[in-house]
Amino acid sequence: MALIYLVEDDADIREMETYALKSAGLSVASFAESTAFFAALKTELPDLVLLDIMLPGLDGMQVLKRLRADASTQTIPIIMVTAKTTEADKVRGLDSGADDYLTKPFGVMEMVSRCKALLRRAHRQSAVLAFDSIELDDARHCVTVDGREVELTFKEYGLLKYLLQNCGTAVTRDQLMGSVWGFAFTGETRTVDMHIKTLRKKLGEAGQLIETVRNVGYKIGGQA
Amino acid sequence: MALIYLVEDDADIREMETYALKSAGLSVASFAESTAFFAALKTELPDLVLLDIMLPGLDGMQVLKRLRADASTQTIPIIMVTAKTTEADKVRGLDSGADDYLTKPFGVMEMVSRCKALLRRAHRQSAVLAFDSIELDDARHCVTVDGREVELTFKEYGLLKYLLQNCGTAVTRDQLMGSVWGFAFTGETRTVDMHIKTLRKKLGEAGQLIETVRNVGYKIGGQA
DNA sequence: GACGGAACTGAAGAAATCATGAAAACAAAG
DNA sequence: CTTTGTTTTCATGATTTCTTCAGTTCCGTC
Repeated sequence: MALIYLVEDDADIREMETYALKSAGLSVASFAESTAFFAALKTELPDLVLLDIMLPGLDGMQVLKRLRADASTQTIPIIMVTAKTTEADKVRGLDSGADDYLTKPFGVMEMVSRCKALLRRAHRQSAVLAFDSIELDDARHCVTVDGREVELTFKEYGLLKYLLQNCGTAVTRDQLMGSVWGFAFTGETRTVDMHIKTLRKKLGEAGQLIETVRNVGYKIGGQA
Repeated sequence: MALIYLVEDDADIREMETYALKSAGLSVASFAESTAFFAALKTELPDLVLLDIMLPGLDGMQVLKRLRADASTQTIPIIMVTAKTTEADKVRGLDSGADDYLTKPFGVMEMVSRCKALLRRAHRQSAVLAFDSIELDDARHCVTVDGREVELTFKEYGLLKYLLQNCGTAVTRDQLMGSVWGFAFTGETRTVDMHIKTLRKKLGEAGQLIETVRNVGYKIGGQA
């Protein structure tokens, strides 16, 4: 699920926006000022940032600049939110590297739509395989469960990737062998079992999502 | 955060300007006359200078010329501030190399806006890739860690740049080869490893930020 | 409830990958 | 032509990862 960081000093507006976004099925963490926001960035990076331009302390434009300056955050989509209405302000905001610009007062539906549009665009770029709480970002070559990063070895990663690619359908050990090991190995070996075991262990709770299909192999994500 | 040096002899105006700039999230150091200002320049260079044209001792125009004469300060954006209003004065100021020109009395908001605009522009010019304590200024072709400059060879620089450009995503040795060496080399070679090693060494503590992704390659800047 | 096959577990040896240091090849300057 | 510095290669050792094996547990069937 997409995570959105919302930075807005007005408590009423903040709650309204949070409610609207959550209703749309998005995860939201909101901040009244930039300090807490930057602290949160060190823990987890969001998929999108909604940034009010008028903030106490470091203002929105400064925040934007800082986000664009750091390599780890510079690709995160940012929507600026402001009461200012002049054309010049919009231009300034967009010039600074914002991806979109919302002018108060705006309808929450429009806000949600724009968020989704940006998320769609960003999502296409990085092919992310996901099921339930498990996410596999192939570009970053990293796997997260509930946002927590999980360190996997090469084969474990390959297995999980293949299972997620064939989400819902059972795959045989031979298929897994062929895909991950690169050659068709047909014979008795408990090697796959072994890696599945460590994979389940590393995934913790989510490891149970990998189901055993007797006499066939494994699958991830069948019906509940 | 951007650092601004403010040179203004009138204490009231100085305080007002300092307050406005700080409210906008900028760091400000103010000076009543040029001697202290030049002394400060030897310690740390600002991102922008706000310079009153009427100063006791060395006047603003002289200060401006001196800043433009020195290689270390000639690229710093400078805004001249003056009570003079004639067109001729503005032209003189701008011709001397000032980047912008403010005429008293002026609104503090306008002053802040102009400062920000200049800072933005200056920032865009120098494409700086940054992650954590590592900064790579591509325009100046120099790398700093926690502000300390690090001498890198050509290939090391190329590697670091590519890693920073793909911050968060794992890059293969082939990709690095292709990008830094300019040709697609696929085969067994520990050359990349070697350069990564020296790169890590030169970066010191920050070298650990370059993670090795087994069976894949390297990456910089995953999640904590 | 017992049986047989299938899957899981743990440990230990085998294999692969990566880091390291030293030295050779190469290029650029004095 | 020497000197200096950079880049590449190679061999070694450390570490991680993979595989195998044997014993145990689980599941479906009779």
